[in-house]
Amino acid sequence: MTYREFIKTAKISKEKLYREIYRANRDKIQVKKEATVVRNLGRIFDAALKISNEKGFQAMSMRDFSQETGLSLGALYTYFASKDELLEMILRQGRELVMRVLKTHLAAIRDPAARLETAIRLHLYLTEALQPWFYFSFMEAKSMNPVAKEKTIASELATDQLLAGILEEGQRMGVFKPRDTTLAAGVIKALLQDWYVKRWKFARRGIEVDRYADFVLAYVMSFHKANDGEAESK
Amino acid sequence: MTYREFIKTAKISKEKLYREIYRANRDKIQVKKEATVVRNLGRIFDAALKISNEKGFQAMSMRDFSQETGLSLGALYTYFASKDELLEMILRQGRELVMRVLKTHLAAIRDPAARLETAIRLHLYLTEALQPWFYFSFMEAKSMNPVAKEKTIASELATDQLLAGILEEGQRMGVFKPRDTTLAAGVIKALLQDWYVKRWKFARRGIEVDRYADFVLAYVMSFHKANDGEAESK
DNA sequence: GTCTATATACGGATAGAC
DNA sequence: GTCTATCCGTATATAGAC
Repeated sequence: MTYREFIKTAKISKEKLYREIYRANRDKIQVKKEATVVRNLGRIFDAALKISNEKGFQAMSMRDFSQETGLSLGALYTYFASKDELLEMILRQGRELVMRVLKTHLAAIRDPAARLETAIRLHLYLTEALQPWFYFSFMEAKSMNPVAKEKTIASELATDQLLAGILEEGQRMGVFKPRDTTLAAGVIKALLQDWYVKRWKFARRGIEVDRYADFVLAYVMSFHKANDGEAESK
Repeated sequence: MTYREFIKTAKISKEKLYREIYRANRDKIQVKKEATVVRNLGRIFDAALKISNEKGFQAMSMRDFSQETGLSLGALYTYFASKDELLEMILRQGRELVMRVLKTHLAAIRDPAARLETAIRLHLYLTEALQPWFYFSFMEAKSMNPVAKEKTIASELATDQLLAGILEEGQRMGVFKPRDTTLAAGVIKALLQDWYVKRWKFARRGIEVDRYADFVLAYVMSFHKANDGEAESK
């Protein structure tokens, strides 16, 4: 799988996404014309992620936000009841999309090495496609209310456990060497996170997501794969 | 080297540190009795890092801050002219300490494998000792003014280059396998950062810094070391 | 649906008493 | 040196016109 192929198959259509959000939040959104909601939700999410990723969600004033979206303060408050509710809408939207894509793509694969490769590529491609959201979720975790924070932490630990599970299975089957799976899963997670947290660094150096994915895979496999081919860890 | 040994030799004494800060900022600090300044700077730095690491520097109100330090608003403003100046004092203090320790310890070592090991251990031990500062510097980068941000980015890139330099030297000497040094340095950096960014995760799992250091070293060496001992990558 | 105008609270920072 | 009281700007959120 390459990034291009991923994008084609995953079909992360923004419009479909906003339509779903609208339907899930009919009660909270006062505006009733679906076409209007979909258009404005797009502006709202884009602006919130843009400004927040520059200076932080809570440093983003509603006046900044109003200007960036092109909507007045009054109009904005017909889409959410408070800044905190906006935060939760953004977080939930991303979380659910990520869960869905990960589950769909991993379900069919049984071979541990292939599962590990798919999990790593998938995560990198997903964060590439949704970089602003992942960065946002990562950076804003500490200013979240307890419930939102809990969910973000749970999602972090779930990724670790998914990876650790694949490693354990591989060790049982003898395709991976015996290694501490908890620490090893943490290492992989750190490398995956680096891709969206340090995007500016990779961009500056002209490194594309496929090249990074190949490198991380070689690195990880050289540590785990039972010796049937040093040649592969290029 | 272990963490205990590092702590003994590095002698990062808080009191000495605050005394230095006072001397470097005589012009900005209105209070003149050195003993008073040293005591209060201690409270100020501890409180600022504590609150900021819980909810962010700019979410920390001066009233929160006053309560945590036990000093009144008026008193606080005799130690710095503005919240932004406080931010810069904190950043500078840490930066200079880190630079000094890194240079001192690495200067004498020539062998690339030993240099790599020392750089990795040193960085981990340093971030362990100064975890609140590193976390602060990492998380607040985006809300810094342009000058402070520039310095933080430069320091990030300097670490990458230090590591890349060691890897290149090792490859020239034939002790490391040929690998992309820029990407590999980035990987190591990501693993070092994970230690202080995700402290809560490691603490929850009862993983100590020495164990993490051993693991990272094994991981990194298994990728780089020319084949004279698969046995070492335990 | 969207706007402008405004209520109300809280932010950083300073003046001046002790 | 440190305090309390206060200035003044800006924050979120809402009311009510169009």
